[in-house]
Amino acid sequence: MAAQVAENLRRVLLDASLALIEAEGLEAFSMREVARRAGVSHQAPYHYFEDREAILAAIVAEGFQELRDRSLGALEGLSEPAKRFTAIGKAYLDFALHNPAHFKLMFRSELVREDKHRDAQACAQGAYDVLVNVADEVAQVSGYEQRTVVVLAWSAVHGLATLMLEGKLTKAVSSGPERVAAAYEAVELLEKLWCDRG
Amino acid sequence: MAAQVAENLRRVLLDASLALIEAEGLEAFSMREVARRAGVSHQAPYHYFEDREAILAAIVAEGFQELRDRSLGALEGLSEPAKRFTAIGKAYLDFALHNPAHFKLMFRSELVREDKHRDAQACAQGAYDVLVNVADEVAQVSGYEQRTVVVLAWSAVHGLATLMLEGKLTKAVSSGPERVAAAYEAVELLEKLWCDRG
DNA sequence: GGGCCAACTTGACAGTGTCAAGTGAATTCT
DNA sequence: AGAATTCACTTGACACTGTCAAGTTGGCCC
Repeated sequence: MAAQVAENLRRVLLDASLALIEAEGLEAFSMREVARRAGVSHQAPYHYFEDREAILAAIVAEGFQELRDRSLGALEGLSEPAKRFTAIGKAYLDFALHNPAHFKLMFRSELVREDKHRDAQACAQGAYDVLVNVADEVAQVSGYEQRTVVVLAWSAVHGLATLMLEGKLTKAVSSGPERVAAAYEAVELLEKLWCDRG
Repeated sequence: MAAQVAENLRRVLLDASLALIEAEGLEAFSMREVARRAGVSHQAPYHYFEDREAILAAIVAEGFQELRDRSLGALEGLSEPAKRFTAIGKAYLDFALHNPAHFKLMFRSELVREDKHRDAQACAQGAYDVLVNVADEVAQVSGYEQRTVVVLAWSAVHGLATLMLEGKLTKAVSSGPERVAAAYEAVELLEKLWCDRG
């Protein structure tokens, strides 16, 4: 019972943190504000997380887990490498565009140093593995090196996501709700580029 | 004379800021630390910059200016669209890899809101224009839409830069000093992908 | 019933950004 | 020449932050 309550506050803190950064931005995140929102004293979070970085690391870990799950979900039932390639690309962009603050946090390595937070590192690796597998399939059919596909496909999709989230593409890509469609279009072009060579 | 001294402190503050974030990371930046390093009181910087965001905006503006200058410099003497394409790609990666903190700051739109800092916005636009021009040339020879080249080429190079800076590609791309060569290699592959279609 | 431990709370400290109010020298006005 | 103003700062305060240290309270075991 006590353990359940314990787990409860941990969960409440994580949920409050995510809600906070997604609503007010990452800069608005503070230990004390999270505690306030959870209705506990300013030191209560330290019972579950060693410090500020640790709670952020936990959020990052959950983010990569969810990204992995969604990627795997998007792959379900698809067997053709090209289709699978676009599927994870779209899943990646979907996640980024619908959880901007969470996504950004996952790539702020000064805030969460992965060598100090192995769980976050492991979750990131889990999501990475999905990409590597699909890139391998693509490499088979396209003749590109697997490493090349991983690096450049990830770079393109990640770059597109970040630039859109930072508002740097408002001139070239439609903003508003239809930006997801625009992003999808870009991924489909990447599929052509990488999957049917020659 | 007084005006010159005035300009001096402004310059000193900007230089101290840049040195600080490049040496200790963006998180280490604080108004008071900058003042300390410049040898002035903690409020002196407010004489030249309205607030924290304003000094960061000035740094961002200088960053985009330098990026534009380096891009134009890299283009000098090159006339073939494909060569020009790789040249600005390499210039972009060069800048990012050699000025990581500066580069990251330039794409942290929560820290520097461009609608509040038109000078930063204008400098960003200046760098963007260089890309747009080269993308236009590439579009002519490749048959892709100009908008497509802008978006996907920028995304790929920007994504590669950010992922490398965040240490997310250590498994797939060599780290250490030779990572610049690895990044160059990637850009050359992008040239093939975008410039000689079919 | 005493000790123990988990799950907190209360209090303090140095650091931060920034508002408000000086200060002293140079410049301008009369 | 002397007064007023302005410039380029300084000093002091405030609320906020992360985190160390020291309580407090309830339930459990022996």
